[in-house]
Amino acid sequence: MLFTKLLIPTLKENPSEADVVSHKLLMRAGFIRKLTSGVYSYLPLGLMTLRKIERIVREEMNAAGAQEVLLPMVQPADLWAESGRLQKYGPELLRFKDRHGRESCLGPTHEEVITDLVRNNIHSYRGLPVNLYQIQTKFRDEIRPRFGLMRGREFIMKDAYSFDATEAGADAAYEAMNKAYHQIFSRCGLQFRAVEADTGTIGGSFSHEFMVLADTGEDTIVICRQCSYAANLEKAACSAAPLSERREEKPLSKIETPGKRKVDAVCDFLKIAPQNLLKTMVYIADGRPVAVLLRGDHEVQTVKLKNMLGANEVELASDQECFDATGVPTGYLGPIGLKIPVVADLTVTTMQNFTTGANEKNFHYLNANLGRDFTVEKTADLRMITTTDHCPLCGGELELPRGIEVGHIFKLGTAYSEALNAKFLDSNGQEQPFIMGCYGIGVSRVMAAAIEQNHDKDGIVFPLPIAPFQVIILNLGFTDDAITTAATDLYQSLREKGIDTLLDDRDERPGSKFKDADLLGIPFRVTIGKRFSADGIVEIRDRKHGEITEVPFAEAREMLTKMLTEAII
RNA sequence: CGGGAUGUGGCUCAGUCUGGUAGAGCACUUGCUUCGGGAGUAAGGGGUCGGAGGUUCGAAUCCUCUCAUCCCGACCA
Repeated sequence: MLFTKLLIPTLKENPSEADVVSHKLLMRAGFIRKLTSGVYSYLPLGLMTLRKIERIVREEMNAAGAQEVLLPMVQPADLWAESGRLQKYGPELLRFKDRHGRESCLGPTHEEVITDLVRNNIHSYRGLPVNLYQIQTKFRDEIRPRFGLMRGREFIMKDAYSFDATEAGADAAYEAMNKAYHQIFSRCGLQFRAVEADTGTIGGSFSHEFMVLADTGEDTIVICRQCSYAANLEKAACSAAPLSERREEKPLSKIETPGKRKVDAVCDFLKIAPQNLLKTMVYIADGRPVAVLLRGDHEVQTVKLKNMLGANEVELASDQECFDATGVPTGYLGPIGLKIPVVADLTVTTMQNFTTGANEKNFHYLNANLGRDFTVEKTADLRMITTTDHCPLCGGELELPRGIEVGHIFKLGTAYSEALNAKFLDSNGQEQPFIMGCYGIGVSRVMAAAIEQNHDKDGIVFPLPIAPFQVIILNLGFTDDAITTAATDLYQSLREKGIDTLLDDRDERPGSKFKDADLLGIPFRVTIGKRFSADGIVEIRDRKHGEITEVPFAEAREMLTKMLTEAII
């Protein structure tokens, strides 16, 4: 394509609204423009990269035996009521009424629609297994969209759904997707890890997230330095170091701790380590208060708590809610004599003679002990893992790098098929619910994640497979017909070879062309200018390494073809 | 939803505290010079300062309300 024929509105300065590097560069390089919060237009270059990612996704999905469909974005609320998610999904589901007053919503995901489609059209095990996917715009009314394409409200997603007759078949479908995802993200040129994940609102029994490693990622993941263990924070299992020896339980005593509310303040005041303090956090779980006990230096992992309680919504109580529930000001709460349900993190069972709030303003207890002084309803792993923890598989050291979630695969089981009464007849003529799996890729997010991972001070450094163009030719001799002719000839011959080439034919000074070429991140840049006039030489520069290869004009095409082939392998 | 910040030509910002009728740089148009890492020069076009109301002789500037955007938190297939 010709630069002058494309809408590529590059910016010299970072837009004030952008904070993360992918957002800044996508705006500056003219890939996207914002319409409103969390909603973006894709300009020609942005769309080209998107299409390249989609193409890789399609090829791998098709190779894995999935079939492409396209499902509606506007969905009847009734269908969501059937699965129970009309209530459960919350305000993220954008709801509206049509002119007849029918309740509708914009699809944030498509389990309901696909299950409805399959239940109406597949009635026998003979029609199984089947895996259907689509690439489509999704809408989720996020509480807080941010970081450009990283967390938009409207975004492009590939979602696939598998339907199987047997558990073994469902496992195979999951494994096929797991493989396809590894292929897809590798082909996109990304550094990523698949991590064990919590199943969240979608429900189901087993899941992995595909995380692109980048410091600016919104999520923290847990990776073992020794073995292959990888999980996200919600899932990462914390073990409680067993008691080395049981010490003698000392008598409980109460001590005045005037104005000492925070863990640090109490510890300083009493000259104890936070490991010897038990802290009590009050949460509101589906409207009811619950006290959560933790060691002083630990933090609650809300998702673990939610799962333990089997609650839909769990939120830290405000100071007021806390006082209303317990009659004690926050800072002096403790389990002894507390009137609300109490649950504890596993580590608490290994603590002895610890300090804790006395449920009385300005007082704490010393030498409290679980069992003797109070009991709890349940104990479970409820805390956030840290780098001082050890790998639950091999005991090795852990790392907690940041990541961007670009894909997620779930084994759903029969949660949706049962809710929506989607059944088939098995070979014995028995009715069975479909066993399902669902598999998502944030296509537009992949573009942002790729940039987070591949950029430098001059701009984007695209991995070749997803760059909008493979080669950019700079015509630096705008007034020189020989140069212009050479640039145009090379451009034509590369295009004939099927190489995606952009010819910078603008009447701009060289400096601007160099800057823009760097900003756009096109992997190979061919400069035709002075050196061509003097010696018939053109320069090929590798965007990533900055290496310059000088070749005679006549050999440029062959050299580029060779470099592109090598770069792909 | 809680906390913080910002809205002034297309973009980045100054001017607001201390009211006096709108500026700079970039971008854009035209001419001349220039042409290998975001040129120089001259002449131009474009904004009633997010919106509404109020105070005042006079409001970008002060007051009230409102809308939008961004950041932190909670949240998140």
